[in-house]
Amino acid sequence: MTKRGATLSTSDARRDVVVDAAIAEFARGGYHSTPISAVAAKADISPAYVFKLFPSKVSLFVAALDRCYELVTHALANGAARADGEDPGRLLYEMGGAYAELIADRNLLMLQVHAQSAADTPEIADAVRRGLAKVTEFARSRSGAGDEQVQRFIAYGQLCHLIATLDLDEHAGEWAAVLSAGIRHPGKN
Amino acid sequence: MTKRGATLSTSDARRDVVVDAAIAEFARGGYHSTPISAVAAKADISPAYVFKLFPSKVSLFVAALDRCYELVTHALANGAARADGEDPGRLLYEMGGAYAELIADRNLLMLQVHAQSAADTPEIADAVRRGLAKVTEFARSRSGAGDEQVQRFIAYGQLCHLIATLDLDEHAGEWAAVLSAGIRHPGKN
DNA sequence: CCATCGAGTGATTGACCAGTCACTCACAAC
DNA sequence: GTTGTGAGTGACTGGTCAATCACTCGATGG
Repeated sequence: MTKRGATLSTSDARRDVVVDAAIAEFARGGYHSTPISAVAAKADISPAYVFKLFPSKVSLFVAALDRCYELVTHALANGAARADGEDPGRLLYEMGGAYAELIADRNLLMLQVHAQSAADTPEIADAVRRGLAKVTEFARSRSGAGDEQVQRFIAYGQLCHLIATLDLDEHAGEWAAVLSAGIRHPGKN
Repeated sequence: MTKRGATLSTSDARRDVVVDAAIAEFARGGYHSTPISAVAAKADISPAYVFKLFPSKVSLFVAALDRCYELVTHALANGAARADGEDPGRLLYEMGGAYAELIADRNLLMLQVHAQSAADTPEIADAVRRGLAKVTEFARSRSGAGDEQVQRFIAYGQLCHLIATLDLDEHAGEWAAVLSAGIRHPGKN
């Protein structure tokens, strides 16, 4: 579809579509093993045009990451709204729940995992730090929790990533139950 | 060195050298962006011979991972020995310290991060699960700690990986201090 | 009706890389 | 000394991929 000269569109609208496609594709294969052509196919666009919308592969990846952290922050805000005015622990708990719901489809989660692994590319490391700063600072200021509670919040988020990456709630035995206990895990898909 | 027909060696000894080189190189670039030729160069060997020692790239990566988790388990055992007979919390604390020392050179840490990101390759996912099971079960049985304590132990290990990957103890500001607080971070290098 | 401009593509280039194969060379044992 | 074996390599192949460039097509405005 969208063969020879179909649906004209503005390049800004296209850029959004491409970013969505990039999130999905990069989440599947990671930065290095996802070709631009895969993203282009998902966005129903030629590979060449992706390079007209974004100057390079890495800048597209960064755009996807930025969007990812933006969505995460929004989710945290929504979660916090569910326990507005209550104590910090309760607020963080709701934020965690909202995060778990958001990453239920695993795309945003896997993108973060892959980004961490690709952090030897400076632009990517910067983007991850920027996003993590945003999330951490929001969690702290919005919940009013102390440093230790916030640290714990992020640490269990990382554990959650590990569990999901390895499908620990399916494949596994005793030890996996220990790690997954009480974590609101994203149901498959 | 080891140019034309020098130091003959047994293939088993060579395999060990190659695994060490693989740990270092895969830790730098990750699975997908590290060519076999880089590992071969580090081991002073031709790329072709690497494929005689290991049937494929992925099997070499798995061998490196297996060795990594073996070293981690050993470190935990040594740490536990330093607080032999004391309470579980204390034992876990010492094990954490020993782990922090082990990964001070970052190679073993980054290898785990990259492995998690490459877990869509089944052989790699299996190896990571195997290693994590070993570590988790050892930590639990050796320390005698409860499930929650063990879970927390692993979660903070993951946080430690994140901090080290992003160099959070250097680049950063307020929020980074929150995340790094109290973590025995690997000094650069 | 013509000119312009932006959306979008096909074809290509240059580099890199996993894996293969036929080969050489050192050493041992007879 | 010659023959067999295992260590180790050079050269190649088939494939992939980021990035570039010259191009086409459709809409819009005068």
